[in-house]
Amino acid sequence: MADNADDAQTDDRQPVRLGEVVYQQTKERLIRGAFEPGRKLTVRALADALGVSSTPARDAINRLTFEGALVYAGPKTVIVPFISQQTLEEITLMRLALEGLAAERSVLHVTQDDIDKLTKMQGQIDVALDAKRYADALWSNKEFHFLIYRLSQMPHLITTIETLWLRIGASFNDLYPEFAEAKYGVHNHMAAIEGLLERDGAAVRAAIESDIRDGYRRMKKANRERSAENEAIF
Amino acid sequence: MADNADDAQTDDRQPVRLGEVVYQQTKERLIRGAFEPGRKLTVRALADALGVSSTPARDAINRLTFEGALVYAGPKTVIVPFISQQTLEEITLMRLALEGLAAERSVLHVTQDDIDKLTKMQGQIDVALDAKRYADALWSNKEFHFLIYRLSQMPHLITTIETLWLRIGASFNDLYPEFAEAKYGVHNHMAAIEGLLERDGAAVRAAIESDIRDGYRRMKKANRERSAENEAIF
DNA sequence: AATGACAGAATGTTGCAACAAAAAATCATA
DNA sequence: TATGATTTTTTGTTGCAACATTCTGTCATT
Repeated sequence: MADNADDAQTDDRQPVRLGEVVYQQTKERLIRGAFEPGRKLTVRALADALGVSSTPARDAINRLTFEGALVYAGPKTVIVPFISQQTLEEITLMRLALEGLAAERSVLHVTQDDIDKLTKMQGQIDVALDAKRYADALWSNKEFHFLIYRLSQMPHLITTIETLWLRIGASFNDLYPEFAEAKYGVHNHMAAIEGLLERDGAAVRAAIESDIRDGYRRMKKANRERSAENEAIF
Repeated sequence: MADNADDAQTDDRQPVRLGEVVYQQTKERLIRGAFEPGRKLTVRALADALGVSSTPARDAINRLTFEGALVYAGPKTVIVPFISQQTLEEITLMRLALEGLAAERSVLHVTQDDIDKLTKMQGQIDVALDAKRYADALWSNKEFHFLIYRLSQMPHLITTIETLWLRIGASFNDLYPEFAEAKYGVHNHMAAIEGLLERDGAAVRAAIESDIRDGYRRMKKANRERSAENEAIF
């Protein structure tokens, strides 16, 4: 992704490229869990659905495949990936390294205004959880994390983290009722905010790492149960 | 990138896609420093150069742009990026986190055969350095690093690291005479091999981190001198 | 010499048809 | 019913032309 906004050489003006629109929309639906794992995507279907020709649709699918958000199940078949236990563990280790780095660096540029925004965002998470609007809670949870990561002012890091979320996003959302219950993550988020208040990078990193580990345990558990179901069927 | 080779759901058979060929060839030339920073790449020129139509050439340029190996300098202009001091620092921090992780995990699957290969590879680096074949030395250096990283058996991690190398690769090679001198990295590499022998993940990580930091210092220095030259001219 | 306007050339994107290959559906056979 | 072969449909890729936009070189003006 062209994310060198810090370099004078880059120029992010975009006239509106159709392929970009298709990509963004499909990516959004993927993150929100609109496509279940195993779902097959074809360029003509995507093109018809969004009223464009095959070229932009093909561009979008190709890009999502490069990024690992979609996966080849055959020479002419791309599907939303199932996340294996091994892949989940790998992505989690990468998240710990990268999101930990972003968290630690976030204290270098944080302002009171940012902390207010985070506090407000956490309030939205709480409200969504109480109302059992789990999809909203998950979305706000993502916003909360990336609000912190963006404070690091490291654009390459942030886009890399985004692709990691994208790779597990579909499976994550596919199982979200299991995650959002029991005020998942609230304690870690409060600890992160406190760390930011005190400009304590190590504390923010620890809070984010703890949050990632908690999520990993829940997802691992849900994934196992899901696998067990499938084994029972087949 | 489709790198879930561990998952049964994926299928990496490729009939031979022209766009993939153009991508691989251009990527290789980029890493080897065939295109200096600032060099402009166009769809038609690339298509003509490789004797294909515009579609595969466009696919390749788009993909390299998504990955950050090329960069938009205007709505219709993609160039090989100049690496700013800020970007170099950011990529280095990411490399420390990710390559450190791969290095630490490499001890989990390393065999004596792997260590023999690494020792041999280091011999090739030494020979190339003595003969002042700096481009070869740099290439073998890359092979050495990724031999270790692949031992981690974490495909997502490896492709992400490759993307980072690709982002700074062109600038790195543009300056390589400054790097290869003085047996750069030899000591760190020997330390890494020793760590692998003893299955000491922390030691391998430390050696790799040290290697990355050394390279960072040299590149930072060269980059500054290069910038000073440019300032003197303009 | 520096700057701005302008015209011609070049560029990326999009849509689309053709093609070979793969996937899905159908049918035959056991 | 299950299995394998065969036909039919669907699919991704490629090449290419058209179009609007952007870039580049030139020239006039100061």
